[in-house]
Amino acid sequence: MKAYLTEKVNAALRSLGYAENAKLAFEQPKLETHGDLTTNVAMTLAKSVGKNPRTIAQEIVGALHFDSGVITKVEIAGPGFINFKFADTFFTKQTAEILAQGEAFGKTHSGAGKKTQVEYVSANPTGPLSVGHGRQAAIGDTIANLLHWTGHNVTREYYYNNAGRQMRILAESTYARYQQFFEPTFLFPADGYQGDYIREIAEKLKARRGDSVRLLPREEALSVCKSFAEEELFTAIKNVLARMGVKHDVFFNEDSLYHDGTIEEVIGELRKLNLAYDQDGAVWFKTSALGTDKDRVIVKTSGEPTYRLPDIAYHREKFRRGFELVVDVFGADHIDTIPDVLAGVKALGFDPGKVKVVIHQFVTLLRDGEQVKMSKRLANFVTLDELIDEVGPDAVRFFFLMRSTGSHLEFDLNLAKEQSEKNPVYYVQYAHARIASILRFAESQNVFAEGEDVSHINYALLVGPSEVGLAKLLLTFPDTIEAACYGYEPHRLVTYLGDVATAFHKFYHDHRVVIPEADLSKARLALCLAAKTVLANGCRILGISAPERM
RNA sequence: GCGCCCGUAGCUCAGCUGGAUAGAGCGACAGCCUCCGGAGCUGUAGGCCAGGCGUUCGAAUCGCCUCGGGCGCACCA
Repeated sequence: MKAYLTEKVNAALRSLGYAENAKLAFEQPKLETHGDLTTNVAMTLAKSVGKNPRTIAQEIVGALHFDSGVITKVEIAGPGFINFKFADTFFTKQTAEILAQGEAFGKTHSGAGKKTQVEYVSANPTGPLSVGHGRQAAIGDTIANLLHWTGHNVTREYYYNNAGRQMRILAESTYARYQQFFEPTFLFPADGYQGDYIREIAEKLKARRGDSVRLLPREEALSVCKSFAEEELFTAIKNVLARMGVKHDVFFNEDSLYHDGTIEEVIGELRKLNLAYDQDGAVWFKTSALGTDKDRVIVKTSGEPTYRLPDIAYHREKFRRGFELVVDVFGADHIDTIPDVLAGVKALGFDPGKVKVVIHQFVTLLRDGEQVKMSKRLANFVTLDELIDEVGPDAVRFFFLMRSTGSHLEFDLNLAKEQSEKNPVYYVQYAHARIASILRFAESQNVFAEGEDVSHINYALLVGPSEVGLAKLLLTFPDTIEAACYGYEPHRLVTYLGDVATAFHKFYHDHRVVIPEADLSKARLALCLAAKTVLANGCRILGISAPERM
């Protein structure tokens, strides 16, 4: 519809000699009385042309030639908007297109097979995933889905580190808990992980290995504890992600960057560029030369690198592996590391513009109107597993995606659990189930069956405002996907699906679908099926179920 | 103190690259089922878009400042 008008209006602008200065853009007016599409060219031209915007609009409208079967009304309104109204049948007829594409409706090719990586979760295996990781998993996975739907070639990746200080603490904590089974006074490390899960892992270790680990030399025992705990925790992490429908293609181990010499290479390159230097026994990254406030240590005096170095090396690997677009989904606590990593990427000769960082804010849980206090130190934080146990995977994903990533998310447990009209998840799913029920009823009456030939349906019979309105909204599904995708804003799809559900319920309330007039009935059933298609496809992208019954 | 995010209805939040009269859900109040799913629909009330200054035909949206809340500011990740 935009393409059609762009051509027509451009022709008019050319004939008036305005084409040079015109920036032609269309948008959908908020009010229905303002038509289906509107343009403000006349207003933007006013200054350079030196005429009143309304006069210019008059001239443009006078020079327009269009098909009256497509556009039924053109009018000038307000300060100089030109509003276009399309024929109702222009929309309803395209319902056929939705049915023809079915499960593929909404897919576009704008990504052109671009090799794309989305990195998300990336939690080290030192404990169970938190609700914050859950939000990240939902956001990252949905962004990956959106990129897939717009034709990108997507790799979902999880980056982790099973070496270093944190894993050492994990090993020591596990070892101490294990020892305490035999020797209750065994000292627990001061900075150890307090959570009960450590005790559970130790108990499993004891069940598997008895007291044999005690008899090993300390370092060897720690090594056993580390790999045992790591495996247990990683299994748990993968399981909980699977419960949310999240599955990564690649688990990238930071350790590989050391083994294959990448880390050394990066330091070497930075030195060559005069961006790394030694001071006080450490190696520094000269970020001040790249526009940040101060230099940062990349290799500690102990010889161990700080996280910045492997992060830069990892991003270099991303580019070397041929990714043309790299999406990093991080929690708000990682904000400060990003400029350094991007500076490093740039220094190494890659384009940081190809890296899109999506930052999400934190999650607060609300129970009975009270904030659930969580502290990682103490054992009283709610894990992602527990959250899914309590409210179910669909509600978890939906709630995590409901708000824009930049906003803090208040997760109301009571609401998420409630199986009623108050719960926004059910509102969308109910619309889908309701349509499924109608289609079942129609089939039982031998009026219409899913999959039957729909090529002869007369969509022009759909004339009611709620019928046309629904058709119009369904047709914007591909646009919504593109907007949500390229803005990295999954919540826009959530909002849209809520709107589709509302439009459907309104339509259903206004019109009886299964009726004696066969032609009209079939047209309405086709519209129902189109709505069901959009809801199902949208839910698939969000990673929630679209039930036939509920 | 410095950096990033946020401030919109009683509550939780939308508001697309600046556009016409500011939107939804929940909560409150009032209505709608002899008929395909009432987990639905319709209506009413509720706003100095935190505040100020600026940019322009036009600002919730862009810029600067102030206030208020969150998160960071390690040779932790």
